[in-house]
Amino acid sequence: MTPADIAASILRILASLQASGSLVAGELPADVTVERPKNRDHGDWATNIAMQWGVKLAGNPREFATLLAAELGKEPGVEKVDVAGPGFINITLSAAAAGELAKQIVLAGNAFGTGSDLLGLKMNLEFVSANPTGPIHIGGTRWAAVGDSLARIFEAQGATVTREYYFNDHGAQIDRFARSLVAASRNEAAPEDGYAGEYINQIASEVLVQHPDAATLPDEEAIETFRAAGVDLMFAEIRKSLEDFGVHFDVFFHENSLYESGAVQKAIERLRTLGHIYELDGAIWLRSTTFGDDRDRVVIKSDGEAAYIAGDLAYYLDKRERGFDRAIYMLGADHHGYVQRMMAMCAAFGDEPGVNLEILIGQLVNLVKDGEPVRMSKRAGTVVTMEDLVEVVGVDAARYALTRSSINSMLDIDLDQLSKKTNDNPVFYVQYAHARTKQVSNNAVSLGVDDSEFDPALLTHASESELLGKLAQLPKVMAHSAVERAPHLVARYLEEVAGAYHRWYDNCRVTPLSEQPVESVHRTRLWLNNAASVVLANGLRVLGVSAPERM
RNA sequence: GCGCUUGUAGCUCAACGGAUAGAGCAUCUGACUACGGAUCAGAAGGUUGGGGGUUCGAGUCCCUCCAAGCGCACCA
Repeated sequence: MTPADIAASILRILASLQASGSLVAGELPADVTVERPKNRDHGDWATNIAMQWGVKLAGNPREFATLLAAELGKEPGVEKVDVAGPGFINITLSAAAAGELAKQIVLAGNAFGTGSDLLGLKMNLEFVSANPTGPIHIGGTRWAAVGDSLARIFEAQGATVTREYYFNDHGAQIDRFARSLVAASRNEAAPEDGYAGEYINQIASEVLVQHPDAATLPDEEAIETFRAAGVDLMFAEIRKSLEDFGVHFDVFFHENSLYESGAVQKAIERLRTLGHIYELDGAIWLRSTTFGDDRDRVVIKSDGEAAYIAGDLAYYLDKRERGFDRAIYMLGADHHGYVQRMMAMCAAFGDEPGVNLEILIGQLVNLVKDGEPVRMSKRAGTVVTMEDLVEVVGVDAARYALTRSSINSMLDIDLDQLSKKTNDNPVFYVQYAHARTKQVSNNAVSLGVDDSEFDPALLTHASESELLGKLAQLPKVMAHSAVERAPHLVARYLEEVAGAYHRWYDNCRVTPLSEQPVESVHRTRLWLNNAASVVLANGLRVLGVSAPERM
């Protein structure tokens, strides 16, 4: 019996109580929260439904709880129901009913933990989108890890997710990048506002391999040559880093294409038709204040050049026209000023802000050295790239470390500490638990413990109850993390599962001690062991972290 | 000045408005002639930045003050 089963039973009982006149007529709850109490004295599962609905349906919470508890106690598999405090309903299951879950999990396999909350929804998730003027640094790496994990979580709820990278290959930053390459190829100092660093020299020399005469071309031609070839090379490097990191983008969208295709003009015309465009001082403006922005925005500057937002307009429209119900942008905190104007833009197109367009703002990553914050600077050579991080700790540890914290909080990364003491990364605790489930399973099979028998009433140890309780929560955790756009909830949950598993392992043997016979309890525990294996593997999968069989 | 985010154990961080605020690391004490000790058991560690409010109940919601990060362009 799962918490979802209990919730369903409660809803059925409430309808029945109301039909028989025991409860006041009227609206009934559509959903019931059933959660694991922190304190095990409060039973296996608890609900606060009486505090939320008791006054309305029965005059007071205790009265309501008592009525409900009496009926709930008659449900098969329910051993005991208590009413506590202001109206908590505490439910204790029989060992057999609680243990049944182990078999359900094993039979569900990879599907355990998935849901259908987002079934049929077409989502576009844009993340990273770092400019191709340098390698992806540690900040962008955080979005790569979190964004990809989020996509996996949405997919587990039935959504169709397109992972998209907005490739900014238009505008002044690219010009600076090109001029920096030209300078490097001529052994000149980098331009004042340009980029420097070993990677610039490398790219420049690679361009020279392709175009041996590029450095000696006239400036205009040289810049154009280095721009085209340099961006391609940088882009290829970024793409490779991401793939090595386990993040696969379905679409790399080139900003430049919006200008070449006329999409920008089209978007502006659409807004003009809708009456949200005006001209002033020779520039073309979007009247975004109509939709809550704190000022109107220039779309086409008075010199005729497009402002940055012009691309955003066209890009958003393009996403919607490609059939996405939701366009989600993940941006760093240094871009949070965009939110208001982007939402205004969304509304100007007649869409619903927060629904069709959603913007997730994540706080930045701080680089820390010897306890002191270090500002990442390309000139100072203190930039830590995705590749640096992976080289030091590996993909699994890197992704886990970047994903296990809420994106709302700043993250400190100390490379020296990570490289010295990798054990303090909880990913190993979780992975070890998974490896242990596999070793236990292998040992069991080789020693004659098979899964031919399953008697859940034998799963009576306190650590078994605790483990089963944790395992039962995967579906809810996954669904909740999708709603909250918070992959870190899955990571934290896995740490709890791993702890529960290790404690169980310490108390309950799957294989009997030598010379002892194999009994029903061992075969049944093998199911529980394998259920833990499934939960850990399914959770690690959505985090993009491997579930090793041995470490 | 205005806005977004944050403030929880020595450190890094958790906690659908729920019951005694939890993990890991670090510290201390224990446990293998046991399916892998990358483990487990225990101890210690807190006025959830301060102050008000909302309610059966607040780390969580509202107001205010303090502190930190990041933003407030016809830059991208």
